[in-house]
This record gives sequence, C-alpha cells and structure tokens, in this order.
Amino acid sequence: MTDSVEPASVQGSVGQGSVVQGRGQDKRKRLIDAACQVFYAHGVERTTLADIAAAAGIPLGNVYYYFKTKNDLIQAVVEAHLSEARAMLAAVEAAHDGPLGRLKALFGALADQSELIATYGCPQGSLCTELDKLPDGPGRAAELMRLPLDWAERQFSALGRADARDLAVEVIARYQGSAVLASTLRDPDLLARESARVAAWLDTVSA
Amino acid sequence: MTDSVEPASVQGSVGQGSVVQGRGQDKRKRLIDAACQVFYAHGVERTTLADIAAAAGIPLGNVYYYFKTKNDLIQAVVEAHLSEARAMLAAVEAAHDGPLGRLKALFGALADQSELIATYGCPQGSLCTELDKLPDGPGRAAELMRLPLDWAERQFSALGRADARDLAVEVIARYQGSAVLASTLRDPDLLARESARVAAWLDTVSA
DNA sequence: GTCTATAGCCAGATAGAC
DNA sequence: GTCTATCTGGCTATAGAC
Repeated sequence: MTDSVEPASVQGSVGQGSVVQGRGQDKRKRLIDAACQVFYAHGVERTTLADIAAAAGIPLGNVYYYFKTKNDLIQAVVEAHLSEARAMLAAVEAAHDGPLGRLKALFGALADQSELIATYGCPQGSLCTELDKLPDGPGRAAELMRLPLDWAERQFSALGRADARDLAVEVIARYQGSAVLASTLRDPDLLARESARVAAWLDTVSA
Repeated sequence: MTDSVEPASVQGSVGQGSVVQGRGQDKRKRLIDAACQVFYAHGVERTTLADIAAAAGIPLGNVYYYFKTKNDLIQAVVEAHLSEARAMLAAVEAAHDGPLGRLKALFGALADQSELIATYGCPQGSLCTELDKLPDGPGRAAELMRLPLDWAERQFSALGRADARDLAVEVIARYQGSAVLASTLRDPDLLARESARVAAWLDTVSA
C-alpha cells in the first residue's frame, strides 16, 4: 500500500453491531470501519493490519487487543456488513408500502452509487467473491448474499408470484453482474442503464 | 498453500498463445497452465510462485527464466484466458448458424460447468474482479469482459435489435451475477435454473 | 537452459514497558 | 488499556554453480 490519498470517503458507516458497548470499545468500531473501507478499496488479501491501523489512527500493536488475528477482524467486518444490509432493507420496508415500490427503491438506491460501484465493485459482492477463495471455507459471508435474496423473494411472494425465488435470483444476479461489468470496464453508465432496465422489467412482473 | 490434493483438474487447457514456439518453451506453457488453475482455485494474491512451480513440476528458481516478475506471469495468464475465450466464441460461431442458436449454445456450455462455477466462480469474472483491485489499474483484464460482451452485442444486432448493447449487457450480467451467487452459496442448481430462464428469455427476444 | 541456495523484505503476531 | 520494539516465517527475487 503506497498511496495515501483516496478518492474521498468510500463508505457511509458500515459497522456498529451491538447497541450497548463500553465506551472504550469505540476504537474497536473505528478499526472495523477502517477495515471495511480499505478492504473494499484494495481487497482483503492485499490490505495489511498496518494499513488498517493507520487508517483508524491506532498503533499497530493495539489492534491485537481488539482482534486476536486478522481473520477475526475479517469476521467482524462481515458482521458489520450484515448489520448494515439488514438496516437498509428495514429502512426500505419502512419507507415504502408495496412490494414493487420496495424492490424499485432498493435498486434505485444502488443506482445512486454507480460511480462508487464502477470503481470498486459491489461492496458485498466483491467481499463474498474474495472470501470465497480464502482457506476457511464458505463461512458467514454467504449470508451477505442470502439476505437480499431472501428479502427479494418475500417481496415477489407478496406480489403473488409462485416463481418468487427465480425472480429474486434474476434481480439480484442482474445487479451483481452489472456491478462486475461496470467495475471491470470502469463504466458507471452501464450500471445506470441496466438499473433502469431492471426497474422497467419489475413493472411488467407485477402483472 | 498447504493442501496438495485438488478436487480433480480444474480447467481444460487455458493457455497456448502463439502457434509457433521453440520446443524449450513448453515449460513456459506448463507454467501458464498451472498458474491458470491455481489462480482460479485459490486466488491470484494468495497463490505463491512456489505453488505454481510445484503444480507445474518445475523448480522455483527456474520460473524467473520465463517470467521476470509475478506480474508478468499474471499478464500471461490473462492473455491465455483471452486466447481461450476467442477460440470458444469462434467454435460456437462455427457450430451454429443463427445468432439465437449461437447465444443459446454459449450459455448452454456455461451451464454444463455449473459444478465448477459453483465451487470457484466464473473463471474470467473472478479473475477480473480480483485484478480490478490490484495496484496497476485496469490493464488488459477488462478485455476479458469486453470480448463476450461485444460478441453478444453482434449476435443481437444480427437479430435486428436496435438495443443490442443493452441486451448483451443483460445476458452477460445475468451470467456473471449467477456465478457470483452460485459460488457464494455453493449452489450449482441456482446457476442451472437461471441459465434455463435466460434461454427461455432469449426465445422471446428474437420476436 | 536448468536448478540450488539464499538474500532481502515485509506481514502477522508477541513481549512487555507504561 | 495503550503503545513500542521486535521476533518469526514466508514470499519475491537474485546469484551463481552446473
């Protein structure tokens, strides 16, 4: 890791799992947030604990007071992503009444991040892809895909579709695939166009 | 890298760029083939040159006679993937007459690899995702996505569709996304089902 | 061209003072 | 709880015999 300046803040605020936490633990949260951002921008493997400690403004040795190993930190980052994903889905449900509006709201929010996604890929998807090839097997990262998949399936079920699972797979796959293409080709417009086409398709599905 | 036994051969024969090559260069080819497989199974970052040398049955020091740096080997692997992809698309074009048959043939071939893809992801897609976050920028890896994308676009254009580019993006994105989901969830059936739905969708597009 | 031995570096992890 | 200094191992890359 040689570059020190990043193209502005990379993520909102992934992290913060438990509501009640001793106030000494805010360094733990800072470490997780820093790890989320640096992992996303540069990849898990390539990121060193020194990078994360520097990004969090914490000396390297102190990291081991909060996380015994790098793998422990990675697990904590996955949990933080899960928490944020759950919160986002809950917020979408609270803000919209019908299943169709909710589905479109979710993908509208993703389209708003097209610049970021075209630079670094889908935060959840690229993490899953990377963790997939790590030694310890599937792990909890799979939950990161199951969560939006199951959520989308429930929305399609609420629309009365018997093929809700297939539709959920299609909609999530189209987003994940668009993210892969957009980031590989560095083309945010590709993601925006495909998002619009997915929205149009969703309207035809409700019938 | 500690494990030595893999679940059988991982790829057919990625590699072999130039037709004419001195017969001392078959070690170079063996190294590229070995790198393709080990990169695919364990990821580029995690794979060491010692892993590749061992897989190719070549002593570590000798690797540097053929490739000055690890990055050079990575580039050679990308070129090998490009060659194989071009060959596969050419074979599909030779074996099928109409654009629709060609598109369906391509995705049928992918569905046949669902077990492998559900284990390690899409060979091209996971490589692109991983190289995306490496230091040297986009590089030639983007070509790996542009190649099938442009090819699909030509097929849809031949069908007389004005929105050929959008349709190409959709079909490739659905495959790439399915690969991400299938490998994350370790579910080959997901890929098979979505492939079938893409095939059905292709029939409606021709109209 | 091939291979052994090893230099040099850097990352994960620990020891222990404060 | 916090931080400095350091150990240890492994990986890229090189030197140089054959």
